[in-house]
Amino acid sequence: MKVKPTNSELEILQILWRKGDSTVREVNEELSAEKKIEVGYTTTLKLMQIMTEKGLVNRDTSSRTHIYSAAFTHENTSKGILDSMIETVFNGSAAQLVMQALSTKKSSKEEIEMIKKYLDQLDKK
Amino acid sequence: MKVKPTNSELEILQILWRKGDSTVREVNEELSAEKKIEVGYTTTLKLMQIMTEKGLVNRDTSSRTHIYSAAFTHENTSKGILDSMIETVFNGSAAQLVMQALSTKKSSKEEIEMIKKYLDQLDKK
DNA sequence: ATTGTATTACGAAACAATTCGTATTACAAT
DNA sequence: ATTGTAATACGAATTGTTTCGTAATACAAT
Repeated sequence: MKVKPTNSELEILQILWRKGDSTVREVNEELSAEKKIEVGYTTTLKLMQIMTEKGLVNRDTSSRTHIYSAAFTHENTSKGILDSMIETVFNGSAAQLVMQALSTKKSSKEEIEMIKKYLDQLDKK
Repeated sequence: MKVKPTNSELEILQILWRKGDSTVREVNEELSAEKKIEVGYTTTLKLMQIMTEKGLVNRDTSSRTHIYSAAFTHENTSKGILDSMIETVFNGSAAQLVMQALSTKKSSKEEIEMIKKYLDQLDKK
């Protein structure tokens, strides 16, 4: 089962992950707030309906106002995206991607320490 | 100047990076070999023409058979893609992406050491 | 029951990405 | 010069994504 949301779909998933299960209206308002431009309600609705078809979200239709939830965890989804990126862009080398990522964005000392700890842990296995 | 190749475009760029400047035929053959299904010559040609318009590749038209070259380095391009991914998927935290990437793909001891060294270096600044 | 409001459903338009068939052109071999 | 071959150019069909207008529906308030 491959999970490969489009960009717009990802934006909606982000909201569901952060805010938890939500109605279309809630998602739409959050989306508009983030983008700082009003998004049509039916636009968001349609997207979420499509996502339902694709199995990216689940919905509870028991009451009039449907409640949507992400079908996959953030971890799960980002893993999938990362995987394909490592494959297609970095020729299968996660290390390559990691170093590139580190050079790209300045990370704080704390973050770097965290990563080191993580590596030590990884080493022991 | 933002560089954001589509998936198919990225496949072609990979080939140009790996093989160096190439003709459409060369790229097309490599592409077909990689995908293990024959890709139409004109399909590849069209893509590369579009990429020329977009400025993703440069072409030398001085001889009959045009020679194409990547307009941006691998590093440059992957940086752009990574950046947007960190932003949209990992909420701006490179560290988050890094750890996820490391958990996703098993990296060799050598790779882990390499990353550690890199981090140490980074620390000193 | 009627009306108003908020919701979902449907469909289509606009746009971008992908693929490929056909036409045109350039060159080489004769 | 004519012909064959391999290249580029062009345009169109197909598919996927994004957006939104309109219709249908459900519920609440009266």
